[in-house]
Amino acid sequence: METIRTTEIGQHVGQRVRLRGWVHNLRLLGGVSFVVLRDGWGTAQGVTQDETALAPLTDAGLGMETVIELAGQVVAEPQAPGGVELHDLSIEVLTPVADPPPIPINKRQIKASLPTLLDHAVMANRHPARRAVFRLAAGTMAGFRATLGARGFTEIQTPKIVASATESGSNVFEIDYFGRPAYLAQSPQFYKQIMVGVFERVFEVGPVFRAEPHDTTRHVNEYVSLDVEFGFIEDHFTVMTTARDVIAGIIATLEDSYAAELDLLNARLPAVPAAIPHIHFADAQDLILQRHGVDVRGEPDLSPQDERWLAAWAQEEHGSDFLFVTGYPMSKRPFYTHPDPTRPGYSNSFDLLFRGVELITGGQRLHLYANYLDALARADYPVEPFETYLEAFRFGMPPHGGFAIGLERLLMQLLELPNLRLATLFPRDLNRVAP
RNA sequence: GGGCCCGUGGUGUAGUCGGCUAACAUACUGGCCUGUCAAGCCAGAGAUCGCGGGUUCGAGCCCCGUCGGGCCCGCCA
Repeated sequence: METIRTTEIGQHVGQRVRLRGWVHNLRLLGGVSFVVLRDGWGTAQGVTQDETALAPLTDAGLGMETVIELAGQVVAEPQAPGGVELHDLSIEVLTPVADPPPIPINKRQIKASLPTLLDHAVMANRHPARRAVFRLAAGTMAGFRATLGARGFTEIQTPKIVASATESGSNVFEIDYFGRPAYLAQSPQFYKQIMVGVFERVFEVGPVFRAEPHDTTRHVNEYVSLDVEFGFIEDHFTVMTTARDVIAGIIATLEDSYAAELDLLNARLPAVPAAIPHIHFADAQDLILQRHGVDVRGEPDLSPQDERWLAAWAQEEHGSDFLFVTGYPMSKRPFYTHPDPTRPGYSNSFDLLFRGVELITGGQRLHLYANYLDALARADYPVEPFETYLEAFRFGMPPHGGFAIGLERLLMQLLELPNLRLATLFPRDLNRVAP
């Protein structure tokens, strides 16, 4: 007898097969009984009019989430969900479960507050709708890798334990590294730039750690960063073109291979324009004054409200869920940011807004050693902690740039979730380090 | 770090100008039920209303404190 997945059952009509999984639901109607089995991919239904077939469950007082092997004859039956079901059942209990789960996971929707859901994420993540979110996370990473791989990018893994709190200093987690201080990497930025000197084009999928005490629906303290960096660019617009293609590649991957999950979650996939509209930071501020009468000119950054306004404008003016904002002021960007050679004070950097939330930050980096020395001096940083980083520039780096996508941000916006934590398997935030 | 708000059975809620034996849904237990698919119907068990103190004849409800949590802003992906 062949052991199959629930999602394959339609291909086995007429055969006797075995499924393995969890008791997702049990409906005893008197003369007829249904057992819904959930495996790692989906659910399938077994039917019996012989109550002794369910005896291994019912006699032992077992309930939901009991792990079983369910064998039966695959029958096409219009009344069955999906049109196919198992008859002539035999059940073997692999792992008995008698206690009810802390939150029901066999209802269409989970009825639990966010804290309860996160407290029981171990169980909540078994729910088909929750699980679909994380299957889409896998699809996003797969699409990211496929798109970049096809363009000659090499995947790298850079260290997450680093020696110096380099980029901005305050927002890193310090750890005890055999008696010396070390830090959890807040970004693979320096290493991915260094690796441009090795592979020319690199990308990384990995965790980053931010010790910021922010407490919002769109921040956590550990998240997955989809990082890209590559050489021989013209300027940040070259980087933006690649960023656009990567987003389009991810969306296409989801559309092609994750239809069931998208459907289950009622996802509204965005159209990715051939060229995503872009607006300069200074023009964006003018636009906000013009459209909303709020003068944010002189502010060094856009507020969340500003970003929502700009997103609304991009939607009206260009019919786009995406908008690049370019040329952020140098003062708000890290020291390695390449300045705009034609516009002092502004940078060759960009953010990508997706449905009103920052999804990507990127830009052109400095590539000349001398410029790095100047930039560090201007930022009042000592050179010593940066010496390994600077070695790359002393010995020749091409004009280069890159960007980073927040994986959970992408999912949150894609699925229109009200909280980033709902796109995170086991979120780490200001007051949660478990489960 | 600043501001606003919320803690009631396992879970989600109602009850909050003080007067209940704390209500409803779901989950759970038992019974009925031959096509369920958020199964249905009947019955049952399950909460000293986050914790501590105070006001009062009387506190889930008012006051103070404390703990836990949520949202917005700052900051960022």
